[in-house]
Amino acid sequence: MRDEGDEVRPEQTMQDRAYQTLRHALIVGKLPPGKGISLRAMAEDLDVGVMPMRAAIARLSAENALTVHDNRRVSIPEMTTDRFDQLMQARLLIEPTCAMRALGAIDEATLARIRAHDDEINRSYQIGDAELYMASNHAFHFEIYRAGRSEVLTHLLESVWMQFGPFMRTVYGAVGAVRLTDKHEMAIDAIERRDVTRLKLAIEADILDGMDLLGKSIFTQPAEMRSVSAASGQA
Amino acid sequence: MRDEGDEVRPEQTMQDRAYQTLRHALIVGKLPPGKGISLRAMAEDLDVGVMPMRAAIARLSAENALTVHDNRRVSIPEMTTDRFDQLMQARLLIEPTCAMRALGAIDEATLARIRAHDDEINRSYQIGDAELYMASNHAFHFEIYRAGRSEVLTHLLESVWMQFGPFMRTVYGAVGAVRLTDKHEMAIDAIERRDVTRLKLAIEADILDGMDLLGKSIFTQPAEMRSVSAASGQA
DNA sequence: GAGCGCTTATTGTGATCACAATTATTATGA
DNA sequence: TCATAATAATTGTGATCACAATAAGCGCTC
Repeated sequence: MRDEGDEVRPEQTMQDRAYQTLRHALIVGKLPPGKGISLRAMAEDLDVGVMPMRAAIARLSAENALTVHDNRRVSIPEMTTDRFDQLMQARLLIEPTCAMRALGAIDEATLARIRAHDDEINRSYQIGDAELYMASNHAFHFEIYRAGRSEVLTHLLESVWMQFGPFMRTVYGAVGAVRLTDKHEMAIDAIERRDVTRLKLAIEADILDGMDLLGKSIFTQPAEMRSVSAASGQA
Repeated sequence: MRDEGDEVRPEQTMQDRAYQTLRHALIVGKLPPGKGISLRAMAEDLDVGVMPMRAAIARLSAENALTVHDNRRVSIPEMTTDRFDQLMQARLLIEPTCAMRALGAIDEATLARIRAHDDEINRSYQIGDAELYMASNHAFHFEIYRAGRSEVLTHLLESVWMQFGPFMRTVYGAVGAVRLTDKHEMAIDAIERRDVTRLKLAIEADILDGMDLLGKSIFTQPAEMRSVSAASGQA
């Protein structure tokens, strides 16, 4: 049985709307690390009821994108060298695999969108728009990964990205202007040539570039615990 | 098990209790894939209010441990070859790394607990207790991983394990009795000798063994209807 | 006996209120 | 002036009710 108007199914609920809004804010780093997230206050800010906001916060907390303290209070996660280490390790492990799994499913239309995202990244550099960079960079990567329909793996990656979004945004001003050799174009080139090995290397290199840049700026923290290298072993 | 230590801080809330209960049921595979999870019905079963159960279900759903359909209805995830592929891929990527990160932090007391879990696994084989096997196997692995305090990575792994728990339990009857060369003892041996490479190999081999066993049972018919039977003959 | 329309039951979503605990603020003391 | 106690505001947790949408039963007709 079917309905003529298909607005029945994808009718977005309030909690979905609240979730998407907060999630996007995390990804582009609109909220600073350590900032407290209050139920009623945030509900007021996003102009949404308390119940949807409660569901949204619970969901983000379950995805490790928000930190819940012993007080049952919630806040934007603070970055530590150890957490940064694990997040980048997770990226290095999962993202190349995701990209390789997706390569065969990237058609011309998808590739066009990937290029468009990369153009947006370049534009963000020129105009110095940090949030645009964050959003476009996320879109670029997940346009690739999502093409492979690897729901399980991409879900893990979404969690990882939301966790370092706020921190990454705070250090954008210090390192964001610097641009190394573009690994994104290398990835696009690999996709065009259907070269899985090169695509894997491009993704790895892109992550390592980011690690190298962001890793340095972590030493501003009260760094009593600092493990030197970000990722130890590499397969 | 654990008793009340300092009840001031970690005073468990109702939603935590509901979450832990459901989570344990998923890990040991007490609930069959495809089974619908209703809010009020499950709240009645676990003898808990509707609000805590709603929070628990939302949390598990966010961790991909429960499937939420377009009807907004929730059920135990069904296994497919593609999902199984991704889950085992995630294990192979993350778990060896987690074990290596933890090795240096495994003291004698932790090692004793690891051995105890392995003994429980062996006991579960003898008495044919599937749920005991599932619980002990989970405890064995995460006793290792958690020693490294890699909260980010272990959180990802917990999500992965909950996703294949129900499916793994259904095929236990068919393949559970079989025991290959024990990779757990190999892992314990590697820990004793502080051999990171050997530990990594042991974990990898253990996962591959499980994949080999479980993977076969997936290659049955387009198995939408076969997900129920637990102890059926295997070709 | 199988398909169809109606009624009933159950579902998830959301709002609203109550409560205890914690935090912030103010008043009061030396 | 500064520490301290009392008060007020804000927090998360949980219960209860309302509502629309969907699923399940059930009687009916052909």
